[in-house]
Amino acid sequence: MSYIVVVELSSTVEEPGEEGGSVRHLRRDAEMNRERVLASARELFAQYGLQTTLDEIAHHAGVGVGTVYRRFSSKEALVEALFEQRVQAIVDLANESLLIANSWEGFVHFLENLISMEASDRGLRELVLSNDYGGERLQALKDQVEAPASEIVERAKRDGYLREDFAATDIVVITAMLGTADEYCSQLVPGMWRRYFTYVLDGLRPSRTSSSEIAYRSLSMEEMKCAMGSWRRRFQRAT
Amino acid sequence: MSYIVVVELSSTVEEPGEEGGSVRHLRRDAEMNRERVLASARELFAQYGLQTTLDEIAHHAGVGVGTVYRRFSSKEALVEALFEQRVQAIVDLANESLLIANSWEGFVHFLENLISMEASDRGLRELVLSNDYGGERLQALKDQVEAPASEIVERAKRDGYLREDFAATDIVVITAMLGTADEYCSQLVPGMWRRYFTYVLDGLRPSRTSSSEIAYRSLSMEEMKCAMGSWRRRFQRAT
DNA sequence: TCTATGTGGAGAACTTATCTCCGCTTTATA
DNA sequence: TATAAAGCGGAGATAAGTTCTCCACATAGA
Repeated sequence: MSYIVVVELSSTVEEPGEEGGSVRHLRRDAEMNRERVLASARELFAQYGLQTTLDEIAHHAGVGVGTVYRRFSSKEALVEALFEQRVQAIVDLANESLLIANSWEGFVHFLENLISMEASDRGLRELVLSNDYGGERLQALKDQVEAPASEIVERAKRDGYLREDFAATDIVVITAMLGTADEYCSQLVPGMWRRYFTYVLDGLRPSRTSSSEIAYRSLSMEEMKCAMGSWRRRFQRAT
Repeated sequence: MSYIVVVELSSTVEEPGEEGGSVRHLRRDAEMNRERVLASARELFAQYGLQTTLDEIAHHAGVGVGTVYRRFSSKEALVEALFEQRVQAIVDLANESLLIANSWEGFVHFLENLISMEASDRGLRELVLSNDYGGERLQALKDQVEAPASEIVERAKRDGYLREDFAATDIVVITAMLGTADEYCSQLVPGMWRRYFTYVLDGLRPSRTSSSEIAYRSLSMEEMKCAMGSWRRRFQRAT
């Protein structure tokens, strides 16, 4: 359901003037604040997306903005530090899916986990689907998904599990679509993307004799109106 | 493919002080400018969404901002004037779809045309999917879609054309999903939503023996990267 | 105790919206 | 053609929001 990535970022400071490799540990209270900032950023970026301000992140972490900027030279730097491991996890997922013997199961494994990651983390979704954020290092990582993803698709098509007209690039769009679906409903029913994932997946088979069992109930009209009310409304107050 | 709604908005000015019904025509040049503003707003809202500024609309229309504000008291008023007829068109579409004898064809007719409208008009999509814009009158109009839409779904389910687990509220989410898909690709290949609509629709049948023929080719990897590059990037310059 | 290290958060600097105001221009009419 | 009423453009007032800096004060740790 949810995924956990242990982020282990350097808590040491490079001494710029001295000869190579010399590092110095942060003071204990400083180190704790740094971790609080990272946890806060992780949580708020995941919930509200990358437009979350560093003021909000600082406040949510219980520290001042200055403390954030002392540890991360800019917002961009914080984003990069935070998401590198998450993007790497996507690369790993693609390669790992290729090892599953049954090609349909491999395809589903990849797609389901990819969407699960992106649905539970709005910041990650924005990072993956756009080129606005993320420097060269993240871009290079993103490019590493292409080859295994193509092979996952070709393999499943070759075996007759996946409809012939499907292309690897469709994965990106389907990911975006289900991200939207989840963003729309998740405040009321977390994980609603699985409902629509079932529909889409049933549409990707060459043929089928029945419907897959659907995950999650549908929203009522009242709930839907509530979802509309909060759709894309700017995030108000992080506790 | 594309749809046309003739917008016929009052080009007269109410004389506030005088006894009821007295109206006065705009000067010819003023009338022309007013229409230019409406056309410009229609075009830019459709292409870039409701966050388009009135400065941009004015510039694109070849008039000053002052001229826009002289005719429409606020941005909200312009949006309301512009979209009332479009929302009414959705209500009409729902009722008209119920008149189609075959309930599956009625369902597809409704969904396809609804998504077509919303895909070709980002502003309309934002208006329909959120409650941020649009006053009471538009809200009341939107509510009129609910009853016929529910009947469209129930009818198709009753006849065994549509899978049992589908609900009327799913229409809203599917609309949002395909809107996203189109937003993602439309700069490169307009109408790409039809490709993903085929996948989704094939997933909504209780069962099927083959795949529907797919509309539109997939994007190449290069095109997809280009799409990522422009995804959600702020609109730059309206010619 | 003492100092290098760290802190908070006001506010500088910048951006981006909406909407107003006023000197000048144009239309319509007598 | 002369005149007044209507209309025009767009600079800029106003407000909100965001990134990032700075410095008087606090604290860990030798």
